[in-house]
Amino acid sequence: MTRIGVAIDAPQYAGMSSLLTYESEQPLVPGTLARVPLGRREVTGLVWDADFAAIDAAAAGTPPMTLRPVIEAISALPPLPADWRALVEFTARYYQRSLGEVALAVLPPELRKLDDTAIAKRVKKKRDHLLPEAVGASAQRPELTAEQAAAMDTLAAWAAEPAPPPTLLFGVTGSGKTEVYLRLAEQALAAGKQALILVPEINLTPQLEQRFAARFPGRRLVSLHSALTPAQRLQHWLSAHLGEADLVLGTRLAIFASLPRLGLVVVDEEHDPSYKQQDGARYSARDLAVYRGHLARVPVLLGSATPSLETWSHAQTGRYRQVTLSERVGQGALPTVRLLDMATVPRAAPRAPPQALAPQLVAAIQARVARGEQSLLFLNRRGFAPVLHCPACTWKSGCPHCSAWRVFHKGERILRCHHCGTQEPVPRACPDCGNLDIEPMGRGTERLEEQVAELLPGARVLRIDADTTRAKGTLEAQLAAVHEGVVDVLVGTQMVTKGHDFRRVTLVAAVNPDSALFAADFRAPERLFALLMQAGGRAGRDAGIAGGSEMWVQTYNPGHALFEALKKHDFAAFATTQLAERESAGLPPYSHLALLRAEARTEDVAEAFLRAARDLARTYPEAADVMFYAPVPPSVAKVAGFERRQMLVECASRATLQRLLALFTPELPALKNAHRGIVRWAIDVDPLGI
DNA sequence: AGCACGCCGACT
DNA sequence: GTCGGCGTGCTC
Repeated sequence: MTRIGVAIDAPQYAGMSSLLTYESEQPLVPGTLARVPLGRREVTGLVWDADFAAIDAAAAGTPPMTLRPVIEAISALPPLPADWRALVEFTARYYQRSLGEVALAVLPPELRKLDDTAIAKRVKKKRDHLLPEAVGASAQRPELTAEQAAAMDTLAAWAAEPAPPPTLLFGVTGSGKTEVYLRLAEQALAAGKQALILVPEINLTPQLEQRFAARFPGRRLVSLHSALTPAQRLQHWLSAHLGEADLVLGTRLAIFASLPRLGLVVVDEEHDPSYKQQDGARYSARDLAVYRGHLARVPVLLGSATPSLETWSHAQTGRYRQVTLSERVGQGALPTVRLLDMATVPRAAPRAPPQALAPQLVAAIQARVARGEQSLLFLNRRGFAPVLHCPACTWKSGCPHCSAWRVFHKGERILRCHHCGTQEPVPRACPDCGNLDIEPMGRGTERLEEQVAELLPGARVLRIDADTTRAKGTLEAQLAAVHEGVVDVLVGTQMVTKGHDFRRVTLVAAVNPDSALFAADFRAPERLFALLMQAGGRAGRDAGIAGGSEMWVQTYNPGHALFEALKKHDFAAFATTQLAERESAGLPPYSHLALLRAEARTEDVAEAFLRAARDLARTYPEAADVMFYAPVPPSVAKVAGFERRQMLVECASRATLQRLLALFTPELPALKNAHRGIVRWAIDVDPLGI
């Protein structure tokens, strides 16, 4: 009998360390999956390197525990390798979660449900049915531009270094970043390595998958994202883990793919907020990609036209390297940016709400419809109107469970809360005063679509947002309609601004981007700039019609510095001013943040818990260099009947902040018990929004 | 997280 | 009289 340390998916609580000890007939190699008893249940855990000398020392004096035996080891699955375990260990430590929770959460869910014989079956199936090796015409490789060729020479030389630092590929939209990814992957594959390509959204995997599949006919390519069926996800994961897949393409969870021959990591659109997991272990897949590259001594390429300020400043200070692509491929041109001062646009009546689209913009779209070119209108708000109100009294369509408005969805005739999901039919009359004329306030994509159709009679208008694409396959069908040219005007949320290569779009308009200019969140300008640059990048991709392509911005703040930089397509200038502001305000990347969140039936309980956590943290000397802000409500304070509060923790030194978090977070489960009424709490390290 | 135990409201 | 509501506690 020998002792085995096993990582289990159970949240840490006072008195239970993250590794549990079991006994086993055979010694088991770290990285082996094992079925073990836990309470009255049987669960899957992962054998981990345990320091029994330290465990025994810590347990000295306490009566010895009788250990329960391992039920079975999953011998059919090769153990998870040491560098994978190192990545998981780092993630758990850095983001303050238990090892077992991270380790098991990032494995395909199917693995947990199956026993040794069932997994043996899946592994055998995987080995017997290798993905078909497409034998096809040798792949077509487009000629590189001089700029791309120079970038490739540089990147290839760097990739050959024994421990290359991460590289920012700073390239304007349409400059051919994907071609660079393809060439680097080609080199990695030629050297017998696997390449891992991360994209921000599931929507973008099919088109990229197609492009990679076409380029690498004889190679095995798998995707990894949460839209796969459980069985597919297991098969794809196995394909990577067994070293069979040459290319793994996926969303943030793919950063945890087990890759025995990893040779390259690419993070496309590295600035995208989707790389940050927003529940459970709140990891940043982009940051973990950098760490993984460091562990595996493998090149990491971060691609973006609008890098995150963190990445940009690392490139500026030389911590990361940088390669720049400043020209669009094939004579495509960046659109001319036109700022439309909405204060000068006449209204129907002096106090009437502003028009959806300024007359000049309508005329510009009309001209394009006449020429057979397409226009894309971007509005980041779903539904018909964000709120209904009664002009006779003060009633507004608030959510009874959340501090948010219920959104009016006209087509479905419902009011829906986008935070808790509750919905009800639109009332016929004001619930408070009985007035029959309740009115929508503000505008979402559904209303914009309707108004555009009225303003442009005869134009073929299509709306693409999360509501029109809920059913599987509709997004693909809608995008195909755009590509076929049976659409004149495309109305959509940010969903349509990412990645899609619309050849016939020559006008992009941001209908109402102002709200982000003055948001409380210090990252709002950075996000808006990226979104507008990305949206603008949809225009002028076809050389033949690119000359007259335009990006219109409807704003009440035409003099804002953000728009000035946008006009010149000058990310560097924007980043410089933003970084100066961050530095003087002591915000990232000049400081490091963690956010402690709490949720309770009442705000008093949530705030008391956060203050108690702060007092607890301050008992450690590390807290001397750490700033604790007062607990505040997030932008939506009440969700589904629970009050949320959050406390920002800030420190100039990442290491000090990490040390302090490691000291006091283990005490929070006990603190929660002492504060009756806390339903949930979480620590968000490097939060995106505050 | 699960899963049990435990102590108070509306049903066959 | 029970079925079951979810508060509380435990898991090597």
